[in-house]
Amino acid sequence: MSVDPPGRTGFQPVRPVRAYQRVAEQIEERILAGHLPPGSRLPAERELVRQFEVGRSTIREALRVLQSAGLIRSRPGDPLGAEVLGVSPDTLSHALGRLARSHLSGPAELIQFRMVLDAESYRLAARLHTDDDLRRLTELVDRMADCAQAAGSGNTPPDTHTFSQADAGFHRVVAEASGNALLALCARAVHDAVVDAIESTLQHARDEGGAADRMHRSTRHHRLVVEALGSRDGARAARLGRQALFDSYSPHMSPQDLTRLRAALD
Amino acid sequence: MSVDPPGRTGFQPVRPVRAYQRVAEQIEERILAGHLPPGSRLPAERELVRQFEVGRSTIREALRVLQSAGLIRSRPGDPLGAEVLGVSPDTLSHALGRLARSHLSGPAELIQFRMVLDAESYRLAARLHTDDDLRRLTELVDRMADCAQAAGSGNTPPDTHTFSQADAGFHRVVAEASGNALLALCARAVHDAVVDAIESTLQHARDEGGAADRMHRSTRHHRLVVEALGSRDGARAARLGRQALFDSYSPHMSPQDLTRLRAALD
DNA sequence: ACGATCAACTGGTCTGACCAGTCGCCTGGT
DNA sequence: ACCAGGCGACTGGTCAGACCAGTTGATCGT
Repeated sequence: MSVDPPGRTGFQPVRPVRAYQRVAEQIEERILAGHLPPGSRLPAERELVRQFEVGRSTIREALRVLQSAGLIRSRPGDPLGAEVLGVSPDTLSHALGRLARSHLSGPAELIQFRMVLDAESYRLAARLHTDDDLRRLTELVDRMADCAQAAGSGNTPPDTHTFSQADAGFHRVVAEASGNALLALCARAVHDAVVDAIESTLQHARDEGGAADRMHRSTRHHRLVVEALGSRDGARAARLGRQALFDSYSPHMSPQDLTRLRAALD
Repeated sequence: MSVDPPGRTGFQPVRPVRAYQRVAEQIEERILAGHLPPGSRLPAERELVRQFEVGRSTIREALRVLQSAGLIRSRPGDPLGAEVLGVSPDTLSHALGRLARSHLSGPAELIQFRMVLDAESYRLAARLHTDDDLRRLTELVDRMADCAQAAGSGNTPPDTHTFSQADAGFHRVVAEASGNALLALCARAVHDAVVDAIESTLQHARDEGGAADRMHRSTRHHRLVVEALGSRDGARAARLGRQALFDSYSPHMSPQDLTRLRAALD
């Protein structure tokens, strides 16, 4: 047993806890603990009013908090009540997006962060992937190549949808192969934040003509990554990931940001 | 001009935008754009009701959303209205914490993620730090050494408070030196999540006697990191960061987790 | 000059109401 | 027998008005 020295009693300032907070906490706890799995439904608001014994405004404010955290979604008229969504990386993206917009950081940090996360995902995947992972990745790159080929021929509009779906699938498989879901989720969140924050601000010179070109370059990059993964060369895979991001964003960066970005290159 | 192919008209499903959403968006925009700087005040709720021409519940739900995003804080009875906090990293921590609690296969992922983030912070700091950064880091390590020394002598209770404060300061300076606040914030958030998730679960064998020992080891580690930073050896600094985490947690890991942790070692 | 008091606020909560959707059932026509 | 249409009985979204407890600053009595 240790005795508190005088003046350091360890007492915590007690702050009032609002009713809506405790409601939100109880529900969030249920969701995070795995009761109330994704897809399940919350009781109707008026039913929650009875169960929690609070007013409807309190219930509604609690639900607003949960909704803004991305844990639930509600739709007017739905007789089943609000839908539980589980935890998604969207909130993380939003938080990152706000941070990137604020003075606390900037778009270059976001890119740099992506370089780190992507590279490390690749590195882990290179060491831990299975043959099946590699087969699926090859398949996805082939599909991307087909897409890019068709887009390059010019007689059909570029099917960006299929392409980006294959691209997303590629990164999903890499994530699985890396064995670290958290890393992958963060990478995705940062990716989304980058797309939101940068692509909208920067004058994106992606005319229809450039689409096929971007597809080709992206396909080539992914092909190289698969090769590096196949030879279990983690360092090379990581370098590829970093370099690709650097190449695609460096034209838009200020000289100062460029220096900092370069520091993350290898 | 390109013509939409039949069946792919590019129309977006239009979903109704709630009143509270538009209120929240308007206020968030003002905050993020720099009007309404941190420390400034929002009008009182009843005043916002007049300005936005909506009911008070709508205003309150909007404020709840902003509050749960950490952008504002309100206190009952405050005649100045809600306080603008600006963008804070707390939301990021919460989002990461939720992610960690739900999509996690085990504590190993969390540790692995920390290994990556810490290592990359060190690597960047090694390349970008200034002489002043290095001086401050040396100072902090000296303070840690003093603490560890005093705790080792045994005639006073170990001053864990001062020690952990110096430790936190160390990581803050590294974060500044790395030039990437985002990386540091995530590392911090994951650190907190680790403390929450692991230390409570694992039987933490940190009796009073072990405190001095842990302090000594931690001091030695930080000293080595400072050396690596000083010689601008990014790779070595990164390796040190990874290894330290691996060493401190590997005794508690299952053989399978160990394999995966080892994959992130270098 | 100073401390107690009080009135005018604040945000937090509750109640009750209305609206526009949504869904299930039930009925009427075929 | 079947299906379309309509009719309720719900849902969540919004509003209005009230009360409470807490904060604050001016006011008043000493």
